Amino acid sequence: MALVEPTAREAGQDFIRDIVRADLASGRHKSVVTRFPPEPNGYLHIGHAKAICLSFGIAEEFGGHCNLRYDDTNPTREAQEYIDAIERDVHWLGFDWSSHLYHASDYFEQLYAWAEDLIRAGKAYVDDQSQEEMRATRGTLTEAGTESPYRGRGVEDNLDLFRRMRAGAFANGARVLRAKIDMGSGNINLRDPVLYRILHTAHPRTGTAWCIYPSYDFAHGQSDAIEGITHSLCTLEFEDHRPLYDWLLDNLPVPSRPRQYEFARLNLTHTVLSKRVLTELVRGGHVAGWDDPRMPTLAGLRRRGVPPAAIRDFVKRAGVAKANSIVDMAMFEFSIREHLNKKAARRMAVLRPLKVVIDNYPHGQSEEIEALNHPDDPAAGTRRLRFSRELYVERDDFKENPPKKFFRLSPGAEVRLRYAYFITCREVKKNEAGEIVELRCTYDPATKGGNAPDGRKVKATLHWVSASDSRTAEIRLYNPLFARPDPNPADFAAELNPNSLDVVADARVEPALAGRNSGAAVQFERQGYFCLDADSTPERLVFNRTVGLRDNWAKIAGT
RNA sequence: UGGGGCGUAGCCAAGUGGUAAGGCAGCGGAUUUUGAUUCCGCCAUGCGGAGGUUCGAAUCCUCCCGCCCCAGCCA
Repeated sequence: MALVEPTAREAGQDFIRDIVRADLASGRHKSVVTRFPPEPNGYLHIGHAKAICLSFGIAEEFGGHCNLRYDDTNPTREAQEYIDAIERDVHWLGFDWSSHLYHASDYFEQLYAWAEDLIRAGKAYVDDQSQEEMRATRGTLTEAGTESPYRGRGVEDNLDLFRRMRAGAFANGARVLRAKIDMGSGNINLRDPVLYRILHTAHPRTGTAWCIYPSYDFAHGQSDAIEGITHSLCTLEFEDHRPLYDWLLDNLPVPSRPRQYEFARLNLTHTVLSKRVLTELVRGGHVAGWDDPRMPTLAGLRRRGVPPAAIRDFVKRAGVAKANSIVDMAMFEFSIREHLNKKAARRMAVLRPLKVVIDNYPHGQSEEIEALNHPDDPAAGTRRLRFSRELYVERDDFKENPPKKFFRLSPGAEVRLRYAYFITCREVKKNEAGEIVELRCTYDPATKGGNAPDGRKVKATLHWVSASDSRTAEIRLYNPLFARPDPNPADFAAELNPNSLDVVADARVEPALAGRNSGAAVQFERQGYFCLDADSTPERLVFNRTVGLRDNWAKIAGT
């Protein structure tokens, strides 16, 4: 049997890791340096998680490091709120940049010096055309552009003008610095791209020191080079920018030579991963905020109760490739359940209570019942439940006229109450409106703990809660933000699922659920995984459903 | 007859000339004091299509079809 190198086995298998491996093997690089470069103009979402896991993951696997770098080249869009959120979310996801926190704005002075170098080399010029004129002369997808009348400007003029741009002599939009490449290129990014624009706007970090700011293209590759990035990983839409990325690095005296590689963004069914749309969902009040548990943001997923390890696992399962794809939400839910199943303590909670009275259980009596905290993990211990004459069970667990294959409670049927006794439904009580308000049942004292000495079996085990010894709680059930698997982002408002939030105000939960720490996940048996919401108080418990359990009965019943 | 990418099962995705991995979903079955979990089995004569090269093609060649990205002084 062939030996497999452990690190090689742990490292994912994808074309980018293949490249990294080959670069290390050939000696092109001795170590690996990557970077995650968000622009602080919004919250991170699960799409970013893919990029984070990729860049930080590769650095980890190959013994290098990954920088967190803010791509803060456009002060009109960025804010401190987003910077704080990004750092919190990357850490929460499980990654650490240690001392490698950088900003493109740290390099403004160097970038400016390189721009002057380009001018001196005759490879950049100041263009006086208006934005409209530039657009009109850029050409189209099928036609070449035409050269600017200022393209032939001399080096001294360009230098003088560029310095005056920096000094604040001109208004926004009056002039730009452009690279002199090829107005006839099939790649529009090479048609004399803008390198610097005038923006009389204060920057969160550099304040008013600058009134000209480098474009993404002029900042990104050089920032990579300054930081010694070896593999600069980004999404597919930047493929067209790579020739410009390379052109700048080839024409500037940069200290290292990074390479850019592109992969497909993550898309998920039933949601939208577009910063623009997510921002509008928040600003338009369609959700409660960036951390609304229905949001695909990391902040939303955290509040929802999704473990970061589940996100990492999901991203790994989805893979890294160049084909555009939309991953089924079911795959994400599988990862969430897999992680929660192992760790979550089991509890009982009745979402929609139906009162049950045990007629042959003495008035005023009650007893303690021991219940497992985790059936597959004895180390999780036990807890005590109080069993008494009046209980609550789930409304859905009773049917007066049970359909075929329904083996929960119905008139005359016997079921087990988890960890307690077998009970049999004897009578159904209704109100004037004909609604079922109470079940009268009998219990078999010989079945204490849930087993019948005579060996008789029961086809269902129900969760329950004592009427007197339970607490009411609010439980928030979440459904996909978008009902259709592939919502159109251009018309997202019309695509919103009106039933994405279902608030159950009067659930009853076992007392052990009070006073637990909010971070821990619990499984409400037979229902799903839940966590305490940030809105919860000792007086008013509020739970979020992270994800439901798989439900074969729903399939059989066709609901 | 602009440039750059991508097409392998319902959804992801390996595979790089030697006879289609794996996961999710689905479907059977076993176990089960959660209709959960766990376990077992099934699920592409087929790789966008048509030709060609070869003993042999998802992999190489030719032509065709489809989808995505690019015309910000956004990133």
